[in-house]
Order: sequence, then structure tokens, then C-alpha cells
Amino acid sequence: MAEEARDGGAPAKQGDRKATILRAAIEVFATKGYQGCRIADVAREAKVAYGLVYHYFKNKDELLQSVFRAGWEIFVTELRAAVARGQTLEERVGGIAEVCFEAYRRDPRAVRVLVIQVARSPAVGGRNRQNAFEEIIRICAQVFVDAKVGGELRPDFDPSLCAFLFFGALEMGLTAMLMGGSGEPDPGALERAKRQVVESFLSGVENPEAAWKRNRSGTRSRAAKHA
Amino acid sequence: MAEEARDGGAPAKQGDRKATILRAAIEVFATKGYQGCRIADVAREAKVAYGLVYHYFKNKDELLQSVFRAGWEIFVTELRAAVARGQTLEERVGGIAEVCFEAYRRDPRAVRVLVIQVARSPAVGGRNRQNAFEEIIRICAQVFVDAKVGGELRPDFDPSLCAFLFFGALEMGLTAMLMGGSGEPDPGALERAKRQVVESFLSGVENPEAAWKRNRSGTRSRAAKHA
Amino acid sequence: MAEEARDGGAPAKQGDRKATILRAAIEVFATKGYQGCRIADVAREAKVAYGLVYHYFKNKDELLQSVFRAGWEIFVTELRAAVARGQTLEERVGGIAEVCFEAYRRDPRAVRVLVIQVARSPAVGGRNRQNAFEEIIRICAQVFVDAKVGGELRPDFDPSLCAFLFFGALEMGLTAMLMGGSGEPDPGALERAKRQVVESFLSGVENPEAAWKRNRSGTRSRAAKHA
Amino acid sequence: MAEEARDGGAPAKQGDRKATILRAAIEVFATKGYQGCRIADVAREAKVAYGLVYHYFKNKDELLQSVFRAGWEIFVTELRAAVARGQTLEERVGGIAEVCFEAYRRDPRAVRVLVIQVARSPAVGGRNRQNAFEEIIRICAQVFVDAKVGGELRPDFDPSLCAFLFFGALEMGLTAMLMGGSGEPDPGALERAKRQVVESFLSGVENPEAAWKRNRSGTRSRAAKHA
DNA sequence: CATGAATGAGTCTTCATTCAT
DNA sequence: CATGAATGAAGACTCATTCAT
Repeated sequence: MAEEARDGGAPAKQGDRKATILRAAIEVFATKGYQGCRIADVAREAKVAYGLVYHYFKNKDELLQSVFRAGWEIFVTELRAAVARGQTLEERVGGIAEVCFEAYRRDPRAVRVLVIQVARSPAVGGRNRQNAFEEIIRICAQVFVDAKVGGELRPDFDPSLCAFLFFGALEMGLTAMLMGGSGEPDPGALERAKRQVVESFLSGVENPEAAWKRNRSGTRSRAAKHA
Repeated sequence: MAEEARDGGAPAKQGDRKATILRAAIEVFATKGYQGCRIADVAREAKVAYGLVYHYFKNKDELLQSVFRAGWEIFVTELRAAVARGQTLEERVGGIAEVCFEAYRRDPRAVRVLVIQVARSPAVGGRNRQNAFEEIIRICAQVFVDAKVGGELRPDFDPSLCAFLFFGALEMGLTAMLMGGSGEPDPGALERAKRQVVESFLSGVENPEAAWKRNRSGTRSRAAKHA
Repeated sequence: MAEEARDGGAPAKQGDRKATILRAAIEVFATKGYQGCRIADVAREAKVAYGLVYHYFKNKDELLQSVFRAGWEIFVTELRAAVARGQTLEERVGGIAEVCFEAYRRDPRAVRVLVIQVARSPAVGGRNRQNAFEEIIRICAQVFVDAKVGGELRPDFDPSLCAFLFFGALEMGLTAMLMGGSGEPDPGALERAKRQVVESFLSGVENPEAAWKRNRSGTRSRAAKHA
Repeated sequence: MAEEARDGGAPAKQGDRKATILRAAIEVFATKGYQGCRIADVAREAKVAYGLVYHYFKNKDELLQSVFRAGWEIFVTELRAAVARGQTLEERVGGIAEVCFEAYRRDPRAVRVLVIQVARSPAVGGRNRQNAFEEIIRICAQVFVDAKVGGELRPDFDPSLCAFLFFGALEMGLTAMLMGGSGEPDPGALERAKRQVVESFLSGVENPEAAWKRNRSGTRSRAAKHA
């Protein structure tokens, strides 16, 4: 109990424990979901006494809100930064994807929680979830609104829906990763996946050769119809 | 509700009760999620005695599995049919989207349960969920494998990842609907959304004009790079 | 439903069904005990509709009381008859044993229920059980009171306690049978067991030779001490 | 209840609670039987919160298994010791009776549970019960096997059946006590009952005088017939 | 700070009993 | 008589939260 309190006064302890619990909560949360995540599990996972969880977190909801916010705020901040950094639609979309895939590379567990659990579950903090998810969508949607104004976006597309679709593709791209490898993700595969997500979103999955032929043979390009 | 009140005083009771309970379970499940869905709620929603739920379903888990399977099997069957009907990539992708959006039009609640709750929650039947989701992906992936062989798919894209991305876009397209209107969905909006999902997936969201200009001004088309 | 109602009016049905249910109840009761015996089990065992049990028996308790009484009254009647028939202690004790073992030979299941379950369980009809058991004891005790008056019983023994002890030996003799063979009891073994129960109860298990030697070598007979 | 109130304000809490619950379970179990024993009753009896029962025992079954084992193991141990101590059949039989009656004197409730409830109920741990009961019988049977070899037992008696009969007599002897006085047992009555159980088992209940006369008058002794 | 025993309200599940057909 | 769907009260079990040490 007092072994490590020597050389630095007694500093590292406070924050450590709380962080340990938070990490444990992410772990359990990722595996069992919100309702299935019991305080006892978190305490066991963190190798911490049952009651200690209640020292650092008022109750279960606050704990899971913390799990959520801890990851989400960083994520949203990075997202805004990526959007601000980029000039063109391509840069911005790429930047958003970069943030998401990088977050996944750093901590797949946390991403699973944020993306798969928290952002969906109707039980997680009611308003918070909705707000959180909508916040992301709003950030993305702005990118597409700008792109539409700048003529970069197909004029017949709804920017807000674009935000949903892009985010859906991103999420599923990550899900594909999550379902594939259970351990450390392969950096090469990650990079390739990210590229495909971005490019297919911007330019579609169709082979331009094939699309060109098809167009020549009578059927006008779908895109051209709306030009 | 009024179909059977025609010819008698209290007809058509028997088989209906189970269906009534199932429908009520979908309702509650859609609103509160798996763990938050209490048997008491389902019974109340179905206007049925508590114990009757257990007359028709062994336990809570089986009830929710039934909710899941009931919808999922229809969905998978329709999906396979749509894939079989279509010849080109465009037709098939359009067919898949059609099935999803039509299912949503028919019963937004059920879709919400399938797409947002069951297919994600780790608590719902463990393996079932995984299997179910993978089944969809496999069906979609085959479409893209075929398209790659036929030269319709960009040769540098992974067909399996395409399946994930398309399904992600579809799901988020529906989520956008679900988050927008809580009541009856607007048919026009649905049709437009479906079109955007399909076209953006096949041809991308970029304005071809802009992309063309960009390409002329020095940056080679991303797609062209891989031709 | 009407196939067999032809040739005898419709006679055998009523009593049959009730008896079938009663027999099924004995079966289930013997296996699972009072509280573990569910109406559903009885109905299934009797191959009869759930609700029919309630046609013939007001409720579970009455059903099990019937199981109890059906066997018990016959048993008590036979017991009284055996006691009345016998003149000497030996005859009467032998008669009681005969009744018990014969009942066991006829229907081991029913005996198991009566002896092992009903006569003990505090839940079976409260007073009934106590009364029933005490009735047996009273009948037996009278035998020993008579024997004491007639000088046949050791004068230092309490007649009532003798009744308990004899009944305990009998019951355990039957239990030995019940635990040994699960199917049909072997008549020879039954007869031998009965003889041993009666003789050991009347004359003890000690080898008279050994007891005689022991007495000669200084220790006076236990029995003689009280003569 | 008053032993520990000496030196402080609220001492000796820890390990006691489990024992308190166990004792309460014995109490309720003894009165209501296995199935009739509700956790709520046990908690109330132990003056403990409902949930605490589940803190110490996994479930109802484990609790009642504990009740059973706690008493049974002590009992079996003492029984073995008594058998090992005795040399002659008389000593050993007397020793076994001593253990049983002493246990009853110490805690009639517990004996009731062990003897009357647990050892019979088919619901209590299935195999455990059977095994437990058979264990006792085996221990006793060995005593009679030895006695037969040593010539102390009547040569025409089956040792195993003797074990059953003796145990049956013992049990009913205790039952007689249990049915007679509900409160504290009278030491004198206990001693007398024990003596009668042992002596009647070894030498029979018949008055040797009467038996002797009967033999002289023509009917040969039953025992003599087999000598 | 740290611990884990203690609490009890909330849920699931069972099953005796009723009742419409 | 016969059937089995329908009812709901009773009881086992879980787990978030509190609290004494």
C-alpha cells in the first residue's frame, strides 16, 4: 500500500486509480454493452475494491458517461481540427477518415465502445447519446454543405444525408476491422481500408472504364442526368 | 385492427396472441433496447397477462430471439431474391437498397430493432447476432466479387470491404430516416434517400464537373491512377 | 371421443379417468415429493388434459389428500384387522408386518409415497399427516399395552415407544427394499426380510449363544436386570 | 447471544453472519421443509437483509446443501468414531445410539432437518441425499458384518438389513421425542429412550419370562430354530 | 483513500387456478 | 366431460448503492 509513495511524494496514485477504473470500464463495456456492464465486473477487471468505483464515480451512469465523454471529446476535437485543416472536400473527407482510423489503431476497444455501443444504445444517457451522435453528423454535414456551395459536391445530393452515408461507411469500415482481427490490427490493412473508404465515397465503387462503356452504349450516366 | 371485427363477436383469437406479443416485443425492444425491455412492458403493450408471454415463449431470451429471427429471415430471403433478380452491379445494388428501404417503409420499428439494436448488441443471443450479420455481409460480398470478375468493380477495391461499406451506408441512410421523422416516413423523401445512397455508392459524391476540372489542373484522377 | 361409449353405455370412463389421474399423481408424487409435484406433471403422466385434473379434484391439495387417503385408509383398515385377528404379541406383530410388506408387494410406489413422503412432509395437509401417523402409532401402541398387561412385553419397556421402534424398523425394512431393487421386488427376499424384522424386534439381533456365554462370564443379562 | 457483548460496542460481526444465516436456514427448513423454505423467511429469521443470503450462498440449493453438509459431516465423523471405539456389538450399537441421542439433545432442530427432512426428500441435491443415507447404512452395516463374523449376531440375519432396522428404530425413537416435546427435551426421558432402543434391538421386546414359558409349552423359540 | 459486507428494490420465472370453447 | 389458453400472485435471483471500519 505504501511501496510507491516514496520517491514522488504521493502523486501518481490518485489519477492512476481513476484511469485504471475507466479503462476497465471501457473493456467491460466493449464486451458486454451498457446494461450488461456490472460494477462488479469493472472492479474485478480493474483489480480494485468494489467500493472504490464509487469513490471516483458517483454512480454507474456517471462512470459510463465518463467512459463516453473521455473518448468522445477527444474524438470530436480531433474531428473539428481535421475539418479545419482541410481545404478541399477530398482533404477534409480524408482527414475525417484519418482521425477515425487512427483512433481505432490506438485503441480498438475504445472505438468499439464509442462507435458500436454508446453511439447507438438508447439507454446511454438519453439526450447525451443523441446529442453526441448528432454533433458528429453536424460537423460532417458542414463539410458537405461547404462542398456543395463550392461546387465540389454533386448538386443533387443532400449534404446532411451525405454526412450520414460517409459516417456509415466509416463505421462499417471499422467494423470490418473489428470483426476481422481480434488482436492488434495490421497497419497495412488499415491504410488500405482507409483509402478504399475515402475513394469509394468520393468517386464510387464502379470501374470508370465500365461506367464509360455503359454510358456510350445508350444509357446516360446517372450523374450526368442531374448535371 | 379492423379486418377481423367483421363477422362476429370475438373471432380470430388463437394464433393472434403470439403474434400480438411478438409485435409488442418489437415495439418495446425498439424503444428500450434488449436489456431495458421488460417482460412486464411487453405484456402491458400487448394487453396480455404477464404469464401469457411465458405460455408462448420459453423465456425472455427466446422471445427476443424470435423478434430477431422473425424479421431477419424475411429480410435475408428478400435480399437473396433481389440479388438473384439483378444482372448488373447497378441493378443488384439498387435491388438491395430497395429491399432495405421497402422494409423500412413497411415497418420502421422492426427495422430499427434489427438494424440498430439486435445486429449490434452483444447480449442478443451471442453467436446468432454475429452469424446473422455475417450472413448479410456474405450475400453482399458475393455481389461485389461477381462485379469484380465482370469488370464492373474498380479492380483495386476489396469486394468484402465494399460489402461492409455499402451496408454501412444503407444502415446510416435508414438511421437518418429514423432520426428525422418519428412517425410515418415521407415516401418522397424515402425515394430520394434511396437514390442518393445507391448513386453515391456507385459513382461517388463528388461532382463530376469538379472532379474533371481538378484532374485537368494537374492532379490525376484517383480512379485513373489505378486503371 | 365417442369410440368406446358404445358397448357399455358409457360406464367405465368416469371412474377410469379419475383413477388414472390418481395413479399418475402417486407416480409423480413418489418421484418428486409434494411440493415438487406439479399439476402439469400429473396431467402429462396421466396423458390427460391439464384442465381435466380440476374436474375431478378441487385443487392440488385435494388431489394429494386423495392420494394419501386412498392408500392410507385401506392400510389402516387392514392394520386394525390384523391386530384384531392376532391373539398373542407375536401374532399381532407378525400380522402388522404382514400387512406392511404385502402392501409393498402390491404397490411399492404407493408405499413409498405413504411411508416416505406423506407420513413425514410437514406440508401435506398439516393436521392430516400428524393425525394419520399418530393413528398408526396408536394402533400399534395398543398392541404393546395389551402385551404389557399380558406379561408378554418386557415390563421395563414403554409400550408407546415400542410402537415407534417397531414402526421405524418396519419402515426401514421397506426402505431397504425400495433402495435395493428399483423394479419388481423379489418375493423370497421380501419374505426373508419380513421374518427378520419381526424376529429381531421380538427377540433381538444378538446370538442367544453369545449372549448366554456373556451372561455366564459375569455380566448379568441386560434383560434379567429388569426382570 | 450474550457471549460476545462483553468487551465492546459491536464486536464479532464478520464470520458470524454466515453462521447466523445457516442457523436460521436450519430453523426454517426444519419447520417448513425444503420446498416450503423461502429465502425471505430465512433472511427474516436471521434478521438479515434478503440479499445477504446471496452474499454467502450462491443460491437456495447451495444454502440447503450447506445446512445438510454442516450437520451431516459432524454426524458421520462422530458415528465413525463411536464405531471405532467400541469392541463388542453391544458397545458399538450403544455408541451409535449415544451419538444420535446426544446430537438430538444438543440441537433437536438440526436433527429433525437431517433425519426427517434432508435424508428423505428427493429434492435435496439428488445424489447427495442417497449417498449420505447410504453412507450411514454402510457404517452401521460394517458393525453387523463384524458381529456376524465374531458370532455375536444371530447367524440367520442379514447384516445389512440389520443396519437398516437399527437405524429405523433409532430414527423413530428420535421421532417419538420430536413429536412428544416441542421444547427442551427431558434428559431423563432421553436416557430411558436410548436404553430401550438399544436393549430392544439387541435382545428384543419380548419378556424373557414369557418367551421361556412359551418355549416350554411346546413352541420352540424362534431363535433356537436357527441355532 | 480503500475495502467489501450489507441493503432492498426491481425483474424474471414458475405454477396453481380459472374459464371460454 | 374435455381442452388448453389465459391469469396473476408468489418467490428466486441480481445488482446498483450505501456504509461501517
